[in-house]
Amino acid sequence: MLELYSEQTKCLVALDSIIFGFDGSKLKLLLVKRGIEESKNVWSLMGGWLQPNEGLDQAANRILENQTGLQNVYLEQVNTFGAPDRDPVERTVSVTYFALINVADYDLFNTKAEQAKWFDFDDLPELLFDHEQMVKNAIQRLRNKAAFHPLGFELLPEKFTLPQLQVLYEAIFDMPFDKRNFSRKILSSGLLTKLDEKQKGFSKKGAYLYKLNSQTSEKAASSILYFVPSIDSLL
Amino acid sequence: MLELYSEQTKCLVALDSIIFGFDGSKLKLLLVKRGIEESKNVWSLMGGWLQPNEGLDQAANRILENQTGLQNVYLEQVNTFGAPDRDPVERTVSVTYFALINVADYDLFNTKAEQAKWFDFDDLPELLFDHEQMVKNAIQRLRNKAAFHPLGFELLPEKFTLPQLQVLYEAIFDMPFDKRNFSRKILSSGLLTKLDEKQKGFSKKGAYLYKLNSQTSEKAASSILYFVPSIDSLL
DNA sequence: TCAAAAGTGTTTGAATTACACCCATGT
DNA sequence: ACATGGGTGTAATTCAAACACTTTTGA
Repeated sequence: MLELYSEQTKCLVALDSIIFGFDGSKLKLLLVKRGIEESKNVWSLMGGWLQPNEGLDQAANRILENQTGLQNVYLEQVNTFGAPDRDPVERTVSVTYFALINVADYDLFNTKAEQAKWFDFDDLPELLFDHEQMVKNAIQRLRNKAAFHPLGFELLPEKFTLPQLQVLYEAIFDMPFDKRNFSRKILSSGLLTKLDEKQKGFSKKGAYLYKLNSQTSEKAASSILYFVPSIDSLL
Repeated sequence: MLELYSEQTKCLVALDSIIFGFDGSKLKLLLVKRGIEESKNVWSLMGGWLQPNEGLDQAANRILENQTGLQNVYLEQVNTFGAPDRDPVERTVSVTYFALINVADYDLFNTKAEQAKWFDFDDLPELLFDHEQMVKNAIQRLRNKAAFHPLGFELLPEKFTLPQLQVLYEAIFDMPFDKRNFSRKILSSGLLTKLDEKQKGFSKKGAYLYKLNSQTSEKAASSILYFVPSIDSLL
């Protein structure tokens, strides 16, 4: 009955990250072309292998930092794929993470990834292996999380305007919101501080800038927002 | 940059299931003692190793069926643990699943597990490795899922009464509900059919039996309930 | 007849939605 | 002066929460 450790087969363990970004108007996904895929017209998620002395979260962070140079990125485990033939080269179990980064923070020319590109989330190319399913699971998780936690701020600069935030939420949930109701709901959470400063250059009037109340973004992600656009969007 | 497959270290991949049950009044958790732990006063989740030609869901199902004899159990992947030293014997990555079974369906004397026991969910013994954290994640997932999907029915017999269902939901969310509001909300979902039959033996008056509308339990789990007891309980 | 659980409606407050006009400013 | 986007309030509705009495029947 007891299956001994020594007799068990072992697998490669990969980590793949679904990296969401926001460019001010649309939700984006960062994809790369790696060694094998370079020639083909197939893109893949940013990923790498689990190393002997690191945990999963740690590995996902390392891979992201190695390939983008970014530290302290919001990363959350989504789920794990392990169909026997998902990777034709060798049996691989892949743990996925979703990441949120501010597109402006990440200079693509700095990347150490072979080839990296931001794609519009609603216009993605063909993806490697089961990466499309990984993306589907991740967007669903992002929506669920964003409905109850102030996650979206990870995708914006430190100071942002309410219209920017609204556009972001509209991109995440792929639905329009009423700006009066939106601002009331967001402001009533008490999470934001209005600054004495207006955004310049975009609109003539200029919109007030806000910042997250003095809490690290990590804490923010575990505090409560409760912005539920509609139950259906959470599936 | 490209890390070749052949150079990568491999890990054992385990599957561990957090098996919830319901005995009519309390939420239960099924735990086992396996080889190594038998002597010690430590219990563990039901688990096993991933085999070469099976996927993760498939493996979790196989292990559950092997050890309990139950088929078609509701199983859902929760998340994956991989701290380097989580298993002192050998590096192991463990994918967790939560399972819902009707306690009455599972005869403990039939078990092929070395030693298996239902524990009250709110009075668990010391658990192996990181299994306590696995359980915490699973109960949170169960609550989230049960708030939006008619999951709880998996834990009840085919025919059940509203009071039974309410006790179950109270056990899952660990909070009391008002029976008038509860029955209105549940019935307004349209998921239940009232039968012309009353439960006998428990109460003097007898409560009407209900069943899930003709849909397999799998389909039921993906339909929508929207029973949100309170946002806080979803964290 | 009494005890124990089942069943059932109404009222109140809170939250969500829908909706339209004026403001500030750069050109 | 005008066009563009920013900002704000109210009324109507829906939903959730609180709350108590009557019914049935086995003992």
